[in-house]
Amino acid sequence: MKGAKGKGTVKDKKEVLKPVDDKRVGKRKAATKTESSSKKQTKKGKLASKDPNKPKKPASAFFVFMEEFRKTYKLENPDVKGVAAVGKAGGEKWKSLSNAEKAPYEAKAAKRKSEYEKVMADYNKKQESIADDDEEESDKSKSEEDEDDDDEDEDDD
DNA sequence: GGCATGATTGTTGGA
DNA sequence: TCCAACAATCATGCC
Repeated sequence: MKGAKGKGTVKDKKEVLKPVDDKRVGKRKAATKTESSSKKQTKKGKLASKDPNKPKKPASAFFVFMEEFRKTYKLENPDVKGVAAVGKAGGEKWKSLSNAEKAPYEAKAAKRKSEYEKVMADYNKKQESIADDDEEESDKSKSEEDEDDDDEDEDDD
């Protein structure tokens, strides 16, 4: 459906510009391309509805860098539209950065990671509690779940 | 109007 | 240990 539009154009360009730099990237790319539909569906459709409370993956150092890079890139290139161009430029820039320059982004990523681990631990706890309660008392678990939800909201904040 | 897609790298989780 | 999936972003295009 949507794939028929920019996919062909951009994809063509991308293949010409960058066939496959990394082995993993190429695989990821291929997987994303071929399973993009199911992946997206899983992501937005099933997964989202399945575990809406599941903590999202923490942003890697590269993504932290991209957050800032996008702003800068948009300011310097207001005519450039689309995330693909920004992603490409960001990737190249990221590679050109030295370890020292990447350090602050990695530090931020590490922070997010630790937070993610906490949230995940809590999330796993709740999952076990819910499963356990469900086996014993479904009615009782209901009220407990409600309380847990409240806690989650607070944690999220 | 709404949703999928495009690119990028890194990280995580599962098999 | 390896691989696949997913994380953010948003203009664009199709149905």
